[in-house]
Amino acid sequence: MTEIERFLEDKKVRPTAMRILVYKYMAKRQISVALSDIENAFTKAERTTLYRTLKTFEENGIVHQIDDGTGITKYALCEIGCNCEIEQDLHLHFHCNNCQETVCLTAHKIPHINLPEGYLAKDVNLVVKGLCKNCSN
Amino acid sequence: MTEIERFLEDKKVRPTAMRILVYKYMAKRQISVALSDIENAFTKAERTTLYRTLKTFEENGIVHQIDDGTGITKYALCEIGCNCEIEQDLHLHFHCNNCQETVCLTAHKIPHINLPEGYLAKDVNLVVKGLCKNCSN
DNA sequence: TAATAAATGCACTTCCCTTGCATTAAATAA
DNA sequence: TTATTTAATGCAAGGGAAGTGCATTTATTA
Repeated sequence: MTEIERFLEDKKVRPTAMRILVYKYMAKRQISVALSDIENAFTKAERTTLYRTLKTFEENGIVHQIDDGTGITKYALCEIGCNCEIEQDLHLHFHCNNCQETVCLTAHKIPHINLPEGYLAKDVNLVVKGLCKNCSN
Repeated sequence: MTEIERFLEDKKVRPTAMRILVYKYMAKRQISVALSDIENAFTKAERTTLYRTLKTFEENGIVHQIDDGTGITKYALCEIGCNCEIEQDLHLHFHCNNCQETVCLTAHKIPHINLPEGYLAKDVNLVVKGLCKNCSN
């Protein structure tokens, strides 16, 4: 049993061939991926299967969704200590207007936001857009 | 000529009947609206016309889009001093998980975000989700 | 090996955004 | 005022992504 298989089982996800492939793909690409990215990477895979794979991963704390404002749902592997399951996932995301890629800036926590009287915060989403490291030169 | 007509002309937008109605509707509702909201409010209006009305408004600095993470584009009237045309629109938005409404918290500016070396910020989108004033009791 | 449960594949639906094009209305020129 | 041009509207259709139902295949466990 490989390390990935062990990891998936640990997360209560049955390590099927497809799931292992998807996991490997996401691990290899450091950035967040869209469903269509994976679809293009594995041409013979069914979109629905991939869709449900990501859903399963999400439900079991393996990936989290990112809304980067492009209108397309992105997914990123949870890193160690990722708190996405519990209420607030406070790291911010950066979307590059040039290469269209979105990265989790895990180390950058979202500062505390003061809200007007009566407002109750449950979740915060912060997306910065601009040029990434590779595109800003 | 009414005040609204004068305002629209000032923004280089021809004050047609439809546009005046849409403007009034948005001014009456303090929250941001989706295309479908307006569609429902004026049953006899064409969806495309409303869509293009909002687009025209946006291009001329009358409204700005809000991405509140629901996947549905919202629009809000620009207030005096709204900087949405120039690069950064730095106020934050609040989306209520209960009543599904999104408001601009114009007075609440987004704090400065420190990015890693090499990253260049052009735009920032901050959405807080939770319970609004009316729903938190 | 049989029975059960989970994962996959295919077809189809829905929702929202967007565009093309003909038609109607308004603005400007003659 | 009428003719010409330009802008706005209405209708139809397209496209992309998310999501669901159900039959089939694969894996698990009794």
